[in-house]
Amino acid sequence: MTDLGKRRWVTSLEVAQLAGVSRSAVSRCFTPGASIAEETRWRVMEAAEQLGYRPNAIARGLNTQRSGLIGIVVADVGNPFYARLVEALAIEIQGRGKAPLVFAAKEAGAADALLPELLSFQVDGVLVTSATLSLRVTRLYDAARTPIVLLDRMAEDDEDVAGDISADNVAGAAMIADLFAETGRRRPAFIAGLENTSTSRDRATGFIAGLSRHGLDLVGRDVGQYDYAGGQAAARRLLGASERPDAIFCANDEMALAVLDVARSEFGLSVPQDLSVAGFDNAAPGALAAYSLTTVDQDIERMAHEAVGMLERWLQTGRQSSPLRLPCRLVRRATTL
Amino acid sequence: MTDLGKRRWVTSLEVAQLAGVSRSAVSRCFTPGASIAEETRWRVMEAAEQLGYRPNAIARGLNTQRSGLIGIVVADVGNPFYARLVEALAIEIQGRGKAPLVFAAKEAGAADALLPELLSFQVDGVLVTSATLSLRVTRLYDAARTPIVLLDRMAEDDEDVAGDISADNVAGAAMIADLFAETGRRRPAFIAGLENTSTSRDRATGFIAGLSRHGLDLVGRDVGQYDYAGGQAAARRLLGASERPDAIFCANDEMALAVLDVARSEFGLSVPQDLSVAGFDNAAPGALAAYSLTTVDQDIERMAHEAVGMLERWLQTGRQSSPLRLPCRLVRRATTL
DNA sequence: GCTAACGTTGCACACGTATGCAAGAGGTGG
DNA sequence: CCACCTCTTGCATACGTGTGCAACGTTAGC
Repeated sequence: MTDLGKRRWVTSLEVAQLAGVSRSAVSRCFTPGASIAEETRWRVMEAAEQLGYRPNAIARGLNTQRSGLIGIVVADVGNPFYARLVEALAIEIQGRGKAPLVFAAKEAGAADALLPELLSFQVDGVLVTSATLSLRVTRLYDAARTPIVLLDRMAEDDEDVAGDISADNVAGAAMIADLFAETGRRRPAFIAGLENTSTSRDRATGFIAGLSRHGLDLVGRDVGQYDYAGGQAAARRLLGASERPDAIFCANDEMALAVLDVARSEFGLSVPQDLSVAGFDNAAPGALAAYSLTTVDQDIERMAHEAVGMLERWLQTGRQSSPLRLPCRLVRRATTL
Repeated sequence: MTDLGKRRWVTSLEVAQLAGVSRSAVSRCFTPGASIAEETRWRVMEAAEQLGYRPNAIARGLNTQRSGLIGIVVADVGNPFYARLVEALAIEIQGRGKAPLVFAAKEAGAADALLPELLSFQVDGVLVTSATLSLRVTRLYDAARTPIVLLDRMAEDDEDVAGDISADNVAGAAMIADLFAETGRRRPAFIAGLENTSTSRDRATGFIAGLSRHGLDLVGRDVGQYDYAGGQAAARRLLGASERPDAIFCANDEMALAVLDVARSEFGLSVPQDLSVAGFDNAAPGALAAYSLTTVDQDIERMAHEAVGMLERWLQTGRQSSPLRLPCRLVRRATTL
């Protein structure tokens, strides 16, 4: 039976009365480092336990000007890499006694509209986990002095953020270049994600620089919007060109899977004999037996850990952290020699 | 330069002063249905715009006893189905002017510990999106009268929830049974997820009932823990048995992918000639060309919409909704005849 | 012209917690 | 025994908003 009695929370006053102390004493019991006698603390905790009391985080936030909420902005949870990243961030945040407020944008542009909404919930800070979010986003930092940490996207010079963090995309891409060169590939090509994202640019830069150290040059270059359909289209163009590449590096795994499908079923190529393929992110589907994609792994847990750390550092000291580039790891599977 | 000035929000008082009215008037401007003259509203909005004022959701929540926060509990974001579900829920929630508070549990058991944490943030309601969460969870509903809606998991008789919603797993599984039977399969087998989840039980029930309508019986049955490794092990046992099945239905897609890999590479079977395989959920990897898995699709957006609707209905009327079973859709691809 | 009715506004209080300040308790050293 | 210091506690106030109540001004109706 669902009786609609008014919702009643246990307040610190009730605990205080049961324990025979004042509300202040109760409050101090739940405030680390506050001055409270061991014996009273015990009595209060007893009463709190008995009544099922938990401090009201909303009321506390109003008072302390710290809501304990941290916003996570994500543009594309469909991408398994971002799904894992959001999960890791959530776990990291709740491990520190705070709570993650997740805002998802259907398309990249919609994220700008989300941020004022986030601010009205008084988030202590914001983690932006998208390579594709527009630049204006970070200026809100000025409005309410809410710190922002960028993940997987470098801060521009005029952006004022608490920190930014990403994989060392340049070095990661260079590993693929080395692998291609050392296994005898002579006609490498690259499929970018979105041209205006730092992630894609860095992967291109690292790949090209790596190749040139081996005396190699790109024979083809295309753009695949980071998704399967885009990767398909790019693969068709590259593989149909007069000078067909013998190795393709894609800015993420999803596009690489599309390349594999197109190469096998539409061009009858066998991988890796006729064509080497590599991706980036070490997303789950790439590990499946039918693909077994060579890729570059990012340490997602570490990235989440460092990102939240940057935010807390800002909240405590007001100092912004220097950009962090995490090392990557080559995952060599069956789509390369 | 990051100067560490005290954080300053624009309050309704400042807006009131600029507009030459009282704080109450400002508050009423942002409260739908409140009594306010059109001309004052205009003046207040002008001032608010100018100062960049947004009502403080924390303070409002303290007053109205409605935080505007809705908790989402999820046990396994690694599963792409749940990732998509969480995204859909988040979008649905923020579309109604509320905010989703996401709590992720690494393993299923850890979720119980999360819920008190959630409660301290005064969530208005909780959406539990996991088949594997333990039963005790839902009893917290009584503690603070916080409504819970269960997704993808039926409520037991003694559980007091605002509503529960899931796909019509029985009917969905029956579709697969029909498909197997109508394409001439005679030796069907089933791989369960976790035996004690309603989702897995219903899919088993529907499958078996469907088969019996065609005069067929299971020749094998195993458990795969809903994950790839579990699916692999189950597939090896089933395919290595004396009476080898000619069709396997898995309680989710991830296990079905494992079955495909094992059948092809370890037993040299060709699909679908030697063996039909079907999954459940229509997860993204199953659609990849190398698998092209036949599966059952759930309408995730609709599920999210209805779930949040149930929660709001409870919040407004205090009435619990009757269980909802959403229709499924058969997605026929290349792993069945 | 007077009254009733209505729409609008401000005052004051409530929501549940944190914390500066002063007062009290208890102990120690001279 | 007194003065002083430390530790603990309660009082009072602040955080920013929503809302019942009463007072106000305006208009319509007779």
